[in-house]
Amino acid sequence: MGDENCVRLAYKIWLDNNGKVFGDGPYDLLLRVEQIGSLSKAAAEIGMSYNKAWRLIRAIEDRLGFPLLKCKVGGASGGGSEVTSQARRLMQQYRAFREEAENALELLYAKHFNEKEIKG
Amino acid sequence: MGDENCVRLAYKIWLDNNGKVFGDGPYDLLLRVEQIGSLSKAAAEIGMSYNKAWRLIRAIEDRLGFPLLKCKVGGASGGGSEVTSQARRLMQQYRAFREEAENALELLYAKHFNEKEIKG
DNA sequence: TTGCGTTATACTAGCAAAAGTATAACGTAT
DNA sequence: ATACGTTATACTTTTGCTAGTATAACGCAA
Repeated sequence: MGDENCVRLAYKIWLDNNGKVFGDGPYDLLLRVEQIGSLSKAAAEIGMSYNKAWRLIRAIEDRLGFPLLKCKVGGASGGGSEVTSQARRLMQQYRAFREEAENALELLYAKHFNEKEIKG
Repeated sequence: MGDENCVRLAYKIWLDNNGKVFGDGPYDLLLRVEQIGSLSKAAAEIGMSYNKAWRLIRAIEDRLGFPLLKCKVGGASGGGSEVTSQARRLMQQYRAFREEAENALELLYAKHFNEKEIKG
């Protein structure tokens, strides 16, 4: 049972191509990879297993058709991953779109539901 | 693997209160109940089992805090359901909001992704 | 009193998605 | 040669959701 009058707007927005291509989760993960230079560390930061993070990135790359990460295996540091320029471009576009979409939706929600009361 | 360059916008929008409260599915179902006067027939129309439809309505009513349907059991016709005035009000608000939201999102998507190419 | 169509609800089963476990490969430094 | 931290990937397990099945209650009509 829900709290009496706490109804609120909820939404999920993503890019899709026969499956989820890009959304808030991948955006956040890539942002961290960009800063740290390691997918496993980025995943650990947000409490995600490396395995899950890797599967996520791979699935997206398959659907997107271009690589998100340029990965190195072995070496002094063990290896690492850096975000490709294509991925950085996508991230920028997505962030801008996402922000404006959120603003627009909240505005419309207020217009239709808050100015008039939801309960009849 | 996804088709090369068929990436498109996808989204789900709903009202929420510790679980989904209202969205496109319930809206469509209630619309049919309004016309036919029977939940079981309305469900059958869209290939949904009565059981599923009933659970859907009940869950929403729990979270929403007011009844969507006024139901009669037994009688010559077996019974029937009619949509409450509160539910009708909600349906109207949701439909108007939903339409404007869709327009706004498509517009923003075009602005950020179609005018510039998605592939780097 | 039997039958019918509807609402009302519990219980069960199956299935798909999510996530964990295990393991290999790699390359530098010591 | 060994160790270490990372990427790479298969396999297994679990879990949460979905949906079907069954059954009862109800009230009118024949």
